[in-house]
Amino acid sequence: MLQSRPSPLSELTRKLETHFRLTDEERQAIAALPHTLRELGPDQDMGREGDQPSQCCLVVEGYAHRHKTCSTGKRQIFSVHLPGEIPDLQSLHLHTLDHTLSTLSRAKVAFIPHQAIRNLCASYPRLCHALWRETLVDGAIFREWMMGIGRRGAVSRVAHFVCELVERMVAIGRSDRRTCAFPMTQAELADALGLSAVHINRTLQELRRTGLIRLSGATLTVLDWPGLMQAGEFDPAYLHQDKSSRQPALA
Amino acid sequence: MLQSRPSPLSELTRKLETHFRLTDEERQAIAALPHTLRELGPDQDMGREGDQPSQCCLVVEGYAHRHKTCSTGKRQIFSVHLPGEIPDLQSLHLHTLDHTLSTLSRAKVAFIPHQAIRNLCASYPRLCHALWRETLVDGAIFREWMMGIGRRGAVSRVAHFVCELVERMVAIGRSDRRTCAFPMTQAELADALGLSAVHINRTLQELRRTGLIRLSGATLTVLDWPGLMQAGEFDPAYLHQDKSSRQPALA
DNA sequence: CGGACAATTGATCTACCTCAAAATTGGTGG
DNA sequence: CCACCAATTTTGAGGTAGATCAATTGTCCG
Repeated sequence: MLQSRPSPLSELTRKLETHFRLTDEERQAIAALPHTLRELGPDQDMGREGDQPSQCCLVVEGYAHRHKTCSTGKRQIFSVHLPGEIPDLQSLHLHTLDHTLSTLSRAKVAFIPHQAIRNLCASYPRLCHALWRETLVDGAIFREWMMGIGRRGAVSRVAHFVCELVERMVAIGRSDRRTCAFPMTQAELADALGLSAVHINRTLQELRRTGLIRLSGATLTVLDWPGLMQAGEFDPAYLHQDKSSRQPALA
Repeated sequence: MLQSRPSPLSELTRKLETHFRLTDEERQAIAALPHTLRELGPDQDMGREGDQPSQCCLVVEGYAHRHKTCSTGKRQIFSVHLPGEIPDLQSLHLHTLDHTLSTLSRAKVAFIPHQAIRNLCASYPRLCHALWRETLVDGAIFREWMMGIGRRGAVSRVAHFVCELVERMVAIGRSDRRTCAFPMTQAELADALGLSAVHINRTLQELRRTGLIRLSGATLTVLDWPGLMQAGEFDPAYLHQDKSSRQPALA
């Protein structure tokens, strides 16, 4: 789509920069991280449950997701990851993967050795804390999903998910809160929200019927942001995007 | 119950020590952390959604939980915390609380200033990583709960919860995997597992009827550990207790 | 232009919810 | 030690959101 970005790692720089301004030295240290860039097709595994990886994956372009299938064959998707995120940063300290990490769509991914990240942390405490922080936001999103799956009805759950996706896309400059790429199928959405694919389909129809969104192919259009936020009981506080970078919602 | 432990902070030492052996210096640094000890009654808030705390809470004795109530009045409990844990460690980097932290039972809690922990991290990188790691295990538990709430039936969900509780109690030396304190009411269990209190009650009866557990008052007895694990599809890998400290299950 | 995958529809079923009342428990003060 | 209160647990009887199964239609891509 776009190849205007100088280095794959600049996605990471940009991400960390949303919380505080990096020094030139820090920026250079990130740019100097050794890495291997790979292009992956849709639904390719980057790490499987039980693996003991020695590197982390930075999503550079496209989307990733983490998930697990239980013995009854049902699958739960735990998270969706956008460019600039490192979905398996936890593997730096938890040596065995307790779930699987895969692409969602086609994606460009940079593999960075654990040791390089450890060195970075040792030399640049602020970067260490910034990475730690990223994993904490991850946790906050888990909690919010738990709330949705456990306590919200289907319409609210889907609306909330859409709000979160849009908000996060806006934060990385890939949405204007009006249109945004929608990287998953209805079956995947079902696995993320703890619903059946059939019910997701009917719920999406409901959201369209009430004029909140449009969804054609892989493109989502938000027709009524305030209405969507309300339907999803969405309060972006849990995303902890508390710096400049973000433009407030029009609502 | 027992006051044999020298300092409230020794609970933290012991917790961190389950992953690697601390040096004397590290142990002393932890013991020297400034803190305020407080005794709290059941269901007391230690931090509320929207707060910007300047200290962390170490659970010394008793139990805590994190939760949030959505606009429809339904409540979701995100986690339960045992002695030695710091439920709001994330507040070190996420400055606004996105949920509420409360006691479950009566509890003894040590409040430790953020700054003291930051200093500790700066001086002792290994401790910094150990704390980071704790927050990552937290995240792993969130994922597992998500899986339960989203994809498992009621019996499996409750059984899984019980397995996790027992396993974590064993890890801190408060259960022999046969008997253990059960710190929550059925209504709280319901809020943790995304079910109604009535359904929790019937599900517990089912677990008793099938001879897996006994539950009288606040004491849980596991009658059939392998059976319980199977009912809950429980695999403790996600708890990442990968050091000596633990005795393997008899099963 | 065909083939595979994704979305949609219809019909039936069930796991779990809600409401409401009764029974039990545990803690407290007399 | 007992009686009492409040909080839990338990029971019963419907009701419903969402699951499941099985086609059918639509869409994208090679």
